Amino acid sequence: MALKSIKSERRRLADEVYDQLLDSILDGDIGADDRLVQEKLAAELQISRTPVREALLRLEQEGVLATSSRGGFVLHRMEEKEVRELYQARAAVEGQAARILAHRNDPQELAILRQTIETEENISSASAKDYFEANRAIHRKFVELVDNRYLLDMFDSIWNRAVGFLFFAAIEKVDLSKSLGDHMSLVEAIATGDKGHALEVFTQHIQDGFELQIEGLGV
Amino acid sequence: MALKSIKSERRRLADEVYDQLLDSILDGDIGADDRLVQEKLAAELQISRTPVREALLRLEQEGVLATSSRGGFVLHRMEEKEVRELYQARAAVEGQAARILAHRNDPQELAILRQTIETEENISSASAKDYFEANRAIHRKFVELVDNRYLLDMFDSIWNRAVGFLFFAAIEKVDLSKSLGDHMSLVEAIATGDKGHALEVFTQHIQDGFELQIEGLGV
DNA sequence: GATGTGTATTCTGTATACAGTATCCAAAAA
DNA sequence: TTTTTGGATACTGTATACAGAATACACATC
Repeated sequence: MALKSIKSERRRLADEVYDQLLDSILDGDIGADDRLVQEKLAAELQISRTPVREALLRLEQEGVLATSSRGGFVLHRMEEKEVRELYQARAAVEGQAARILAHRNDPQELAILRQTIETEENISSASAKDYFEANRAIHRKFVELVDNRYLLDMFDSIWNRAVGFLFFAAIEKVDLSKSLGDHMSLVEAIATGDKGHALEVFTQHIQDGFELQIEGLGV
Repeated sequence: MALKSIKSERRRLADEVYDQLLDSILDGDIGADDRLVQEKLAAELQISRTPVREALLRLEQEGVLATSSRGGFVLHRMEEKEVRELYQARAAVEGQAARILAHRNDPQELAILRQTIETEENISSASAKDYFEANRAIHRKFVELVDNRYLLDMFDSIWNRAVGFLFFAAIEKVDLSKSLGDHMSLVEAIATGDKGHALEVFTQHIQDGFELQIEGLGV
């Protein structure tokens, strides 16, 4: 007899709220103009304010939301300087991941990466959101393979901050396919086994993304 | 007339609790065997359970505490694998900081760094805690100078996880002064202006720390 | 003694209640 | 009109109350 533990499935309401909010942000149901108020949300979800509050505070701490001067929470808007900082942080995490993977240079891992890229880049109707998710899935796979919970946490934290405005993905003005297809070259950089080289290629890829981003924002 | 806004000073009880807990952990007042229970803590602090709960959950999310199977929270213990992951994460953040500083190669910044190191390394009675704090202050200064809130957040998050067991600092078995004095060479690496070199030196410094750590743990 | 079962206790998660503060609005004063 | 001022409103932070789940322990059974 082997029953699976159900403990892992027992979640708190706050977790549920947290996920729903993040999804709603990604879907655009919560936009830049919306103000999230604890009482209102609680009423809408038909639960008490306590778990709602917990979820909101968590999202604030993670930099997804910010407190509005008029009370409640709003999407955290970034100035160009902050976007640059975010990209630098991305480079730190993903660059280190690249170094580690290059050092290992494991053929099996390389195969997984190539497989992932092929699957994810094969999206038919590339809405900005679809593109964002595909791009995230590809980049996340590199970090997943490293098998380092801290790097992965940092990765998720960074990308979640981008969810509100679909940073790291393209915007209307930018050709969506422009930065697609580049991902295979990331794998090849790792396959050289040269840590320094892999890092530089990743950094450059992210830097390119940053410039596209700024261009797209029209800043 | 110019009155300073007092808004920034108005903090929530949860923040106070959070800081107190972190301090107590650093001071060793909360040890590996202590179980933190919401009700008990609230009674001790003479406040309600709500802000206590908030602080505890935050510390859990940040990886400082973990839930005990018997209820309540305990210090999050790490296996060797996890310590290694933490050091890799450190290298990611501090290595990227080094790259950026090297790229700038700003004499004024270098002066600040040298100054900081001289001040902090001049500790008379080096208890493990003092050493930890001096070491943290030095390494933090590098990241502060980059002026990137994300990198700095990541730095703090990583080092806070180490607070419970004074990782990144030495332990009894290890000669405390062994890794002191190395810090000037970090500055010199940055002063070369070579990004790749600076990164490698930082990575190596952190790697050395990891090995000292493992040695100290007797693993 | 080993093993199983019922019960008390502990602790959490969620709901609700209350009080203080900031914002907003409308009327009064300049 | 513009400015000031009083008060209603909106929202938060904290306290308290309640119910359910897990653990621990004592007792019963083999």
